[in-house]
Amino acid sequence: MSPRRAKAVRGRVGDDPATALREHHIDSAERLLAERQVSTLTTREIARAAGVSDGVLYNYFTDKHDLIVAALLRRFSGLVRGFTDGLPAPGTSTVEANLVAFVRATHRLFTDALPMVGGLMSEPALLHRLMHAMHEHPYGPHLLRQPLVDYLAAEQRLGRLGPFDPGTAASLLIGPSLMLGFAHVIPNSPADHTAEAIPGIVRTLLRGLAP
Amino acid sequence: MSPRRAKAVRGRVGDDPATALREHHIDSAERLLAERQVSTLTTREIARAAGVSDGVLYNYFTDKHDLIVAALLRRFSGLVRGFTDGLPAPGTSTVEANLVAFVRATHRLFTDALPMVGGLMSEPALLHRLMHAMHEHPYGPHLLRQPLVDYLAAEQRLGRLGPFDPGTAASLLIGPSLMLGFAHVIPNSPADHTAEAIPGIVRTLLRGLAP
Amino acid sequence: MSPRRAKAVRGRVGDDPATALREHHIDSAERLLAERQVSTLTTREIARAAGVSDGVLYNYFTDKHDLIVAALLRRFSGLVRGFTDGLPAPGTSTVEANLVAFVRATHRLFTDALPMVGGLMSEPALLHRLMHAMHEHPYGPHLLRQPLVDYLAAEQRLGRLGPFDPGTAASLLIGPSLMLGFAHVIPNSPADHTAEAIPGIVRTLLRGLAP
Amino acid sequence: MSPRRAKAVRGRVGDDPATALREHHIDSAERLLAERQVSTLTTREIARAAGVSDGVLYNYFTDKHDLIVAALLRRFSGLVRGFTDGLPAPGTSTVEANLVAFVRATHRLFTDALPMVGGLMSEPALLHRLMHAMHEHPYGPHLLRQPLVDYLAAEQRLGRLGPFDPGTAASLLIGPSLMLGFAHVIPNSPADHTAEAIPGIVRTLLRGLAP
DNA sequence: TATGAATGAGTCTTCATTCAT
DNA sequence: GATGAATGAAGACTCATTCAT
Repeated sequence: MSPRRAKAVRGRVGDDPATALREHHIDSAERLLAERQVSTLTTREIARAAGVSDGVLYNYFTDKHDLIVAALLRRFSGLVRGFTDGLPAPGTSTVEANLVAFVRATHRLFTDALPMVGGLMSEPALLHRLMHAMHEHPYGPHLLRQPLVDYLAAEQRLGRLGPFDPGTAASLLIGPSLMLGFAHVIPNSPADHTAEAIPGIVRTLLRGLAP
Repeated sequence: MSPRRAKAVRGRVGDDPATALREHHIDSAERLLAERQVSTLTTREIARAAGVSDGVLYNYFTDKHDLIVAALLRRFSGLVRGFTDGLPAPGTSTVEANLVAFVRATHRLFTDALPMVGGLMSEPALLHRLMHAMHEHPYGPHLLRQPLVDYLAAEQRLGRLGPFDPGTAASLLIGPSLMLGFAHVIPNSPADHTAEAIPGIVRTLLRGLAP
Repeated sequence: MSPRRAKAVRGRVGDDPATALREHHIDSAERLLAERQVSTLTTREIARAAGVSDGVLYNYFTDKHDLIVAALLRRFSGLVRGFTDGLPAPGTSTVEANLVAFVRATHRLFTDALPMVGGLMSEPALLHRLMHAMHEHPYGPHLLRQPLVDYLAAEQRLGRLGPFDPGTAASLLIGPSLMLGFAHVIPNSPADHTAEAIPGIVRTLLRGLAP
Repeated sequence: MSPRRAKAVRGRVGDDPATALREHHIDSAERLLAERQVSTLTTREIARAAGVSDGVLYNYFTDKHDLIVAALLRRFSGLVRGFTDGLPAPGTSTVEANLVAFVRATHRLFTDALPMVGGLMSEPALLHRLMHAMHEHPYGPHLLRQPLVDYLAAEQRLGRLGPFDPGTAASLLIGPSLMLGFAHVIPNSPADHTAEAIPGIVRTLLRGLAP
């Protein structure tokens, strides 16, 4: 007689039940994270959202932070996947249009991720554990930067861009995205523009500031 | 006739004691804010840091947020003053060196301010009161952006820069500063460079990416 | 499968545990209310009386007032039931004896309820919530007055009482009960008589003061 | 060089300063009591209202309750004086009109005093000390009852009232006043009438309920 | 004597975590 | 394994009272 399966995942098949419940918990927490600040989530809410009772959490995670870190990693991974998917390929369309697409995608990513990251800053212990976990996973922030660097280098090889350092140019494209993303989180932030400013930013960068 | 002097400000002169105590509290809180996240500060810690007992805070501030807002304003004011002081004037030196100076100053400001601002994201009520207070003080975020916009426009008039939109160019200079500033708060952030990258960024922006 | 039984209600049967716990809390609070002023009860005392630790209250009630209101309602309901049960019927015995019974019952009710009601005066917020809750329950104060008014009208129809206004006469019978009840709460109150004065009061009212 | 007089009573003459300040404190507290619940007064508020600083209270009163008791006594005394002043004399006007005047005065007194008394119920310690103090002063509640008893007896001697017991009749007149007074404090109280009911009450009592 | 800053016990409330069933 | 009741350590805030000046 195997022990009764957790109510919330009864019916799933193919996984061993322990793993299934762990995943189910992470799913629920991730869903909550999409709309709520990390620091406002209580273990009780997470349990309710997962459809299980208060204590189960501690059967699959050492503590609350353990679960939150897992959920954050999953959410980051989802956001990065969404980011990577629509990126343009070198040689297609025009460079300007492609860079606008890159910056838009970056901006969208930041807009989605900043609330989470912001919430993390007030929880140093959690942040530390998250960073530790990130090192053991392929979720580094280079996932965000590398595609742009690669794209820029490819276009250079195609002769569609000049001989600058791709990493430096990436900073010039990512930085404003971050700044614009901030405007969604901090009212009155230094960015008085919104995403509409992106095409102008790209064009200005392409031409340069020199006379 | 006088009550006993506040232990913590004994020795101060020139202020009336009530003001001195208020200031002393703000000082202590500001000092804590330089190294700690807003949301991790407890009234007890603030009291300990000020060298007084738990309840005193409420003799000078209506509540915890009132004190925190005062401390944040003071800290912002100090940071902005430090930022504004060293900015170069149009027509002096070279444009490139001046822009590097601008970006460095911005980067320093972000590095110092981000920990504070980050913590605020998880405290909407506090953030709201801070913004309200900022409107009554001359601490808007344009203090950061406007000097750069003005500088760029002035150099354009001097013929030392091309005919771009100054606001857009400001975003291209401030954005990377913000991104680099993030690297100090979030380890493994998308900025794998540090402040050393600034000269390259400025040079690349001046020349543009186009072939 | 079940969680551990609540220590305080172990042995009870028939209820689901959550309800049992809620009831147990209300019971304890009601018991405290019989001997203590509302406003002198602390959450800690209530918890101690219920045999649980400080925070449990908030698992079953949204806040302290929520529990107090529930306890007050239960106590009122008990008192009113005790009041209504022994009231005499029109046409039985003598009118004088019946009115004495009415006044005695009213006096007893006031004696029991006044300590509670008195304490409520200093807690407007609690009082407001109580009144709100009372509207959803059948515990209005007319429960006290209406039976007397009905009785008087019935005796008038039977010709055993004269042609006065029943509501006015009810005031003349309830008022002294209230006053006597006060004597139990406020020592040295304007009532230097006790319940023994009731028969005289009724007789005097029946005959009237006129020569 | 005599010590400097308290700011708030400087200019008063004729009293020794200590007594003057004590009286001044009591005055201020009494004024606050006219509009506020006892339990909501803080020593700080009382000091502010008296125009002196927080600590002085303890130079003239052993503690907060000592001051409050003094203020309550003074307020009671004022209310009773106002009550006694306008009472009608036996033999004047009609008995009915005079009794209505008595009941109105009583009702007014209760309406003014009940908020205070209500507030006291939640402070048993204070109430106890007040009662103790009342015994040493001529402020007993008989001040309220005795004039009515005397009036009734005098009218009996004049043949304008029948041969009832004056004390009992007093209860029948005071009781409804108290009940009506309650209606001002407890919403939905058993009194659905207001002061307008008084003439009817007096008339009904004069005639009696018997057929 | 007057001042008012300082004290600290006490209040309500929240919530991660444990553990008997 | 699952349950959810119990725990108790915080946290923000209040306020009567003390006491150095």
